[in-house]
Amino acid sequence: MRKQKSGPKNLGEFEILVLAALVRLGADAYGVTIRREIEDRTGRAVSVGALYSTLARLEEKGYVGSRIGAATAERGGRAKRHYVIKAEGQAQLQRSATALGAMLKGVSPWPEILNRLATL
Amino acid sequence: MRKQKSGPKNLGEFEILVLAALVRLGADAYGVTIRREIEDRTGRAVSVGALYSTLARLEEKGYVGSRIGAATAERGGRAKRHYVIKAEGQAQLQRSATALGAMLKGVSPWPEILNRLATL
DNA sequence: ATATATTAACTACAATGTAGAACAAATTGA
DNA sequence: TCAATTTGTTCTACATTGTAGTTAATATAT
Repeated sequence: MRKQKSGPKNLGEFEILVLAALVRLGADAYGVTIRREIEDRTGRAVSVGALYSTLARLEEKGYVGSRIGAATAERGGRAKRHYVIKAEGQAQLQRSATALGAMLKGVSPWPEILNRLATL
Repeated sequence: MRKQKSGPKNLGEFEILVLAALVRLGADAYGVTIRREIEDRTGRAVSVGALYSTLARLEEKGYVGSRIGAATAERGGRAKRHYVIKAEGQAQLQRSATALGAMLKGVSPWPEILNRLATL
């Protein structure tokens, strides 16, 4: 019989996209920019609801942290909630990306991102 | 009011893993080998239920096809159901892998992220 | 025949994904 | 001032995916 460790939960595909966006955006990560980043890079539509509920779940799991920032002086410049990926989130992102890469390598045009992630 | 179905749906993470396994295994793809392929390559446990229900859903969506093969002369050699990825499935797999790759590509400033974690 | 190994299907529920409306806060301009 | 406008977040409701565990089928071994 085959037996393996049943470690932490796996990330869903959209969760991976969101965590990756957080890494890319750094300090500029908040609702609107995260959404735009994913839409621009993947060409896939992202509804606000999908984004915020996913962020909330990632935060519950301790993968990301957030805090309300100061309001800016722009029109409609309501205070933003800034998100940041935490160590646990990084570890999970790396695990999921590595697993995906192991399966996709040689199957689909998979940049050598995975190799980079694995060495972080 | 019932929700309207839109264009091609996005693949979930596990669905991606399964489709990729089908590509890797080719003609040898059936329940047991698919499961083993994913477990061996990703190090992640895969329950039989998870696998078969995912295969059934992928088949419903027209992403994979299957047919019962001839029984072999091995012990417990019950006839296997062989799975094959279809053109539509390959296209979807390609799309999902590309989207993921676009987000993961160049994800590098990890040190900076770690620094900002302290301020949260 | 009956025990057991191997493979497949089914059941029930948990976790994730998604859309869109509602709500909130700030700016602009008559 | 205050209604319209812009930017941004939260809430509601449900669909889709992910998973474990159970049950069934079919072969071999004894």
